[in-house]
Amino acid sequence: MLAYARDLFLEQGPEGVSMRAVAKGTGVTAMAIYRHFENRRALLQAVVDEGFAIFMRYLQRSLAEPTSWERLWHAGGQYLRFALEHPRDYALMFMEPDERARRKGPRIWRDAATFRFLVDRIRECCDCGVLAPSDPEETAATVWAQCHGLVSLHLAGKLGLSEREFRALYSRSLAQMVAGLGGPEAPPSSVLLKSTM
Amino acid sequence: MLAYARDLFLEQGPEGVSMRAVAKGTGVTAMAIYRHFENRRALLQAVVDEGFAIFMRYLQRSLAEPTSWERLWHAGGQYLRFALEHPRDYALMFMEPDERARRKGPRIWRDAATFRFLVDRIRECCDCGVLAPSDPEETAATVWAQCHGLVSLHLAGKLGLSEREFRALYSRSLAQMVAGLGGPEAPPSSVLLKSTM
DNA sequence: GTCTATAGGTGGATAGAC
DNA sequence: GTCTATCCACCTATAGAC
Repeated sequence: MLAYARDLFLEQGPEGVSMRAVAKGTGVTAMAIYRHFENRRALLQAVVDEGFAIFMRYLQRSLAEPTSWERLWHAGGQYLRFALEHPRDYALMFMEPDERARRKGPRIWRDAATFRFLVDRIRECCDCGVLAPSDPEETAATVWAQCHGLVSLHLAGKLGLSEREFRALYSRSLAQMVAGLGGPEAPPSSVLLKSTM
Repeated sequence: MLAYARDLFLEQGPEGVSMRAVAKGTGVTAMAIYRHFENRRALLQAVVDEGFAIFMRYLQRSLAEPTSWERLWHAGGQYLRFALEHPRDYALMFMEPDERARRKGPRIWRDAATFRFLVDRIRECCDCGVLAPSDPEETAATVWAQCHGLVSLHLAGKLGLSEREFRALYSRSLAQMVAGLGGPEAPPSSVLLKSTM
């Protein structure tokens, strides 16, 4: 059921995931689904949870990089890559106002594994002097906002750029931002301009 | 009709704007609405158009500022102000994937009056040396993305911050960004830290 | 311009039998 | 666990009277 719900979601977006459609695709009636998921929202939540698992795997590949700075930069690239390769997941995960935040309190996002990952990358950059000392959580929020702002405007079609143009903007824009965060040991421009995005 | 549709929207969001609800509230039948709006989408588009008009008025107040730099900074503050005072409008205007972009081509957003306003503010800052020379459209996109990223994550409850905390983050974050864009004549920190946000 | 009447379609959800 | 039957709310559309 969940697998088919995800197929539907990837093809048609959240609206495509209706109880009736999932029922038809899995050969049962719509009511049968309610034995496994409390309601449609719970079903969609299960779909989005898989998205987060995939996202986390993207981020973790950055740990293979040799320096703290390259790990941070690579993570930025992986963020973009996930968004472009899983735009439907991205939209549902980050662009939808979620009610969970209101039910489970304001900490769920800052406690999320994916956000902690970014905080850790920032922190280790501050520790070794490649970024100026700062509150890692605040800096992480700033960096996340920049990535998310670019990506979400692009995915919503509001920048009017081709994927190629957008990748260039994303790369330059992020480089500009971290330049503003730079510490005594500014990140090497060779890495910044490496077009791995 | 449009006025009541807007009331409904502001109270309950886009889902609250149903033909039946608007009909009941205006004392007519649902069918009557189709005389004035082709369908529900057109009605919602009219609602969102009013949002853009309001937004433009917010931005234009920045023109009263004396210097190009202060006009840009003030516009950033007005962006935040609009978002916090009209969160429903903001969400529908900027956080929703819109189909108009796909129908009307990739230029509609870059040609929009509100985006041109930002480009003009950037351009005059570059002209008088308070920002480093750059492609004003690209820099505008970068700045917009930062503002939008922060605002949309906050409105979606993903930062877990109170409004007070968020205003502080927004202000610092934006100051940091423009510091990275700084030209020979860097913006005075006194203006940057002025907590008009 | 608006009404009534009527239709066909989508969707979520409940109750109760098996 | 799954079924049928049933109800609800919604959007869209047509036709014709006032």
